[in-house]
Amino acid sequence: MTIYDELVARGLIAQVTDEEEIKELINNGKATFYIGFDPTADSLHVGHFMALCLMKRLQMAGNKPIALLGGGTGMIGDPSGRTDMRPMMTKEIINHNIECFKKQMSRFIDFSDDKAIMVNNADWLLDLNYIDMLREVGSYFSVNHMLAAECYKQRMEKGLSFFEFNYMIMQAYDFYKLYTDYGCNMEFGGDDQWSNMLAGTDLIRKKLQKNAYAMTIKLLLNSEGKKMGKTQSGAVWLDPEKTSPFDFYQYWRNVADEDVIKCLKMLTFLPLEEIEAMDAWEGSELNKAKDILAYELTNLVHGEEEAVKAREASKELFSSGNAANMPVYELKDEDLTDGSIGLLSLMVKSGLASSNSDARTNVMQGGVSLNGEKVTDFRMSITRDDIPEDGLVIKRGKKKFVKVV
RNA sequence: GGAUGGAUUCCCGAGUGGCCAAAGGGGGCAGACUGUAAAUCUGUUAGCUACGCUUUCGAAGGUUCGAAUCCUUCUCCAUCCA
Repeated sequence: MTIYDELVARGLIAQVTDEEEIKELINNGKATFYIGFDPTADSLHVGHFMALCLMKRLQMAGNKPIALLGGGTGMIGDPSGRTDMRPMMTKEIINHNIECFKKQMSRFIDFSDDKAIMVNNADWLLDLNYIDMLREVGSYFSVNHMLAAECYKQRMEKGLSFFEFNYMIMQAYDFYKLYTDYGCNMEFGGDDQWSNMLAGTDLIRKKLQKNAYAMTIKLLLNSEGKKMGKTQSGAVWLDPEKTSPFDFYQYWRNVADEDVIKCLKMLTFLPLEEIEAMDAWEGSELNKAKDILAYELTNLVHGEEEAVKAREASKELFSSGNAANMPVYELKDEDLTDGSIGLLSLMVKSGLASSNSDARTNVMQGGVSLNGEKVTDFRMSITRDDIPEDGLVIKRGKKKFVKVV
């Protein structure tokens, strides 16, 4: 199976500019392609992970990836598909985020021996001269045409600043620059980037009379049409400090039935035949597929050791309700008043509840237990003597646990 | 720059002087059921040292015994006109 066919079979490809040409390029390892990453946070998330996987797949097929860090475009912020403006970030934050991105990326992509390169568009965007830019690049853009772009649709209703409107031009210029300086002939990105990417191929055609190509990856949506990798408390991060391997594992362990196969196809490197076989599983059997998904992804992101730990912790917790590898909160002396601490404040301190009221509600509704015993009195307090040698497991609801030592 | 409309809790959205910590929906959380799924049903959803108290209806002042609601100034947003 060619790499292109595999991408199709995995349901990764959303739109392409010229299917035949792109097949020819990537199947034969002739593509030098780039994917842009704007440093909007201090860690990559699941959306980026998909892009990195795609990079890896293509790199394995002999193509050369360029990871473009948006040190320049991050100064503006992509308005595509958004309802309001992104908060403007300071240069310091952007640079910090870029450093974080770099570290995480090198874990997935092999940057040795020029097999892949990493560039930062701040290097060319920040020094641009406004008038020169308008003359050399701006003249090729039609405002009418830009406004018709799908990605601005939502913003046409809520308002779009000139500042953000320029994002598309910046991204197009990136592609042009990479084409001339690095021989980059293809751009990949999320499907929401389509308009911006076309702006790039158009610019290259108009300025150089050369063809460049673009392809978008399907966004990872769940069966309800929402972006995956988001929880109530925010994104699912790849940084273990921000989303623990255990939580990461649990996120995937809990995906909806309808989404398991899709996630396996799009995110893992398991052979397609294996995934097809799982497609036949039904009912509670699907739980096995979820376990595989969770394990595979945790392994890819955090390594085998962490993946095993997360899997073990989950199994123990959901079967026996006690585990070695669960999140641990260490009780400190300053937490104690006269040798004891209220259960409610302990729950808050250990991150199980957002406030005392929240914790109290949970206790009153019968959702809290200590080492397997349901708590009925929210006024109870805990002393060091109440904590056994191997720790005290506080459980809130079915899926949240902390061990206090 | 001018005219008009608007800003309410996590989100949408009611509320035009006390009965308002603020209807309804969504989302979240918890309980039942289950497969750590979905659907459904129930409860809950500002905070606290909790039959009470404190903070909250864009911001700051003011009127009033009493303000999300009335007045003044300011900020931001949308639409139309330039």
